[in-house]
Amino acid sequence: MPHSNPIEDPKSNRLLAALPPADYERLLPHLELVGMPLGHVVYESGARTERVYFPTEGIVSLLSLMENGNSAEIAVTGNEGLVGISLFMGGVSTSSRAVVQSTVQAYQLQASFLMKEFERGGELQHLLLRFTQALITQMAQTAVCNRHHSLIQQLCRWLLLSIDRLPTNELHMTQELISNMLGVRREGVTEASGILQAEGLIQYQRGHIVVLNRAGLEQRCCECYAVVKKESDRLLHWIAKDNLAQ
Amino acid sequence: MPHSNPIEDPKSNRLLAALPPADYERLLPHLELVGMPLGHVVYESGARTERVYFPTEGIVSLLSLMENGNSAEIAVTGNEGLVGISLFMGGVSTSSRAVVQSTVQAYQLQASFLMKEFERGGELQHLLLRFTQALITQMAQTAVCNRHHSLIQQLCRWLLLSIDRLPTNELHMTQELISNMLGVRREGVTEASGILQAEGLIQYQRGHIVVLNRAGLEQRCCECYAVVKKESDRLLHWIAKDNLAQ
DNA sequence: GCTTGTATGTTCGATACCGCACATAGTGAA
DNA sequence: TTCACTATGTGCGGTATCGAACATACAAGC
Repeated sequence: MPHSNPIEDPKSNRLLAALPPADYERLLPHLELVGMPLGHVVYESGARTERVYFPTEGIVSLLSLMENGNSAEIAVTGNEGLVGISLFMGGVSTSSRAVVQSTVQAYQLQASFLMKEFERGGELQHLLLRFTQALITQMAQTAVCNRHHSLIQQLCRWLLLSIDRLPTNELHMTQELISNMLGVRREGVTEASGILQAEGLIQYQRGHIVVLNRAGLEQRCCECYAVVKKESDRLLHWIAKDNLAQ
Repeated sequence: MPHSNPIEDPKSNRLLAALPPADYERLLPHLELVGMPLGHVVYESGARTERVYFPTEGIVSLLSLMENGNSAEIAVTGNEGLVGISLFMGGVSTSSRAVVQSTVQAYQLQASFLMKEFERGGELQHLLLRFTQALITQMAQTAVCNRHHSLIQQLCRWLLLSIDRLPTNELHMTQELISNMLGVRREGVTEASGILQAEGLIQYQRGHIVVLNRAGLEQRCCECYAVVKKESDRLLHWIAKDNLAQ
């Protein structure tokens, strides 16, 4: 069972935590805590954005789907941001699907309410847009990584991005699901995982993966993880991740 | 020589053309026409965004670069948008490079001025954000296309996206440059181009490509072109492209 | 004309990944 | 315990793309 905060607090979401007190107070009465299990579809491709979600725990993947059922993850979001940017970007809907990759606790907010707040301009708007740019960076790097890097390198990137958004070094995810995210064959993930395990970097069994050597994984990885990490830190420096531990 | 408008008009940029008259009038005195040749680097990765550009003619590519010199195009922009979104997204800089892919005429605007206008909220802000979402869609689709589709399909997508932004069916671009955009070997582009030419879809010689059969090219293409086109049209319907011909 | 440079064409072996088929091993329910 | 199911492992031929080396061909300037 993934450990959960005994006392839930919207400020466990770093974006909410970074809001000026006045903005935060206005949002607070409208925030409602919801849980979403692994595999839950937060948004379907093309569907209207009725609510946005500020995760406090867990991971949401943004996936591009194709006609033949193939897919690829284009970005992930955890407690550093929100799910549902198409709302304030003016698109009403997105062409990608948002799926829970690791059990999520999130504060949901009605679309219409967030829009009113966004239209005020000011800090809330700035924070949302900066987060969106971080997401754009992640998508761009994913695109180039898909083109140029090996499966095993991409797996390392994926593992690192995931555990960055989790409280421990463990994640619950089958190789089959990972292969859907990366848009590769399941057998390919099996082989790459086997190598990483043989090298002592990870350990896994039936959907339970433990990262044993984070630094080693970073070394094994392509530059893409570092690029995304650095740019996200630059854009989302509002609150150091560690501050949340207080 | 690419044909150029005898009378330059900022409204040849569809985004500027879609502005409410009052907003447009405020911008007008600050717009300055500039030309940029093929290969010109509009923004370097990581550099500060001092000016933004509203193209009236030509194409700008957004490229992700890697340490080893490899690259991949993640999106293109023509007269339907602007170059320099990182300005109003709050990032100051981007991690990608913007390069002129086909000779550009654009109206440039000082960053500080556009920011003031953006902060007013209203229609200008909405237009810029919607354009940004269209760009996000393009990036997401590029990522999944890189993963799943063949070189020749990607070449078709690239050709279609390019001629959509040009006044004729011709484009000036060597196979070497195309290979940089797609992030593949030059020889691969040679082979794919040869096939498309044999099929009567295109004709080319030394950096001059003519699309002979647009519909055929769309059929040969993966779904990615149609997805991007459809979503862009949905988001950027402010002004039908054809209206510009008036 | 000739020369030089750039653009395109061709070949060859190497390889990463694919699709498929099937084997093995945990895990939970009957 | 047994069964059924899910997760992982393995082997095989097929193929798209790679990297490199080299051949041809067009174009512009002298």
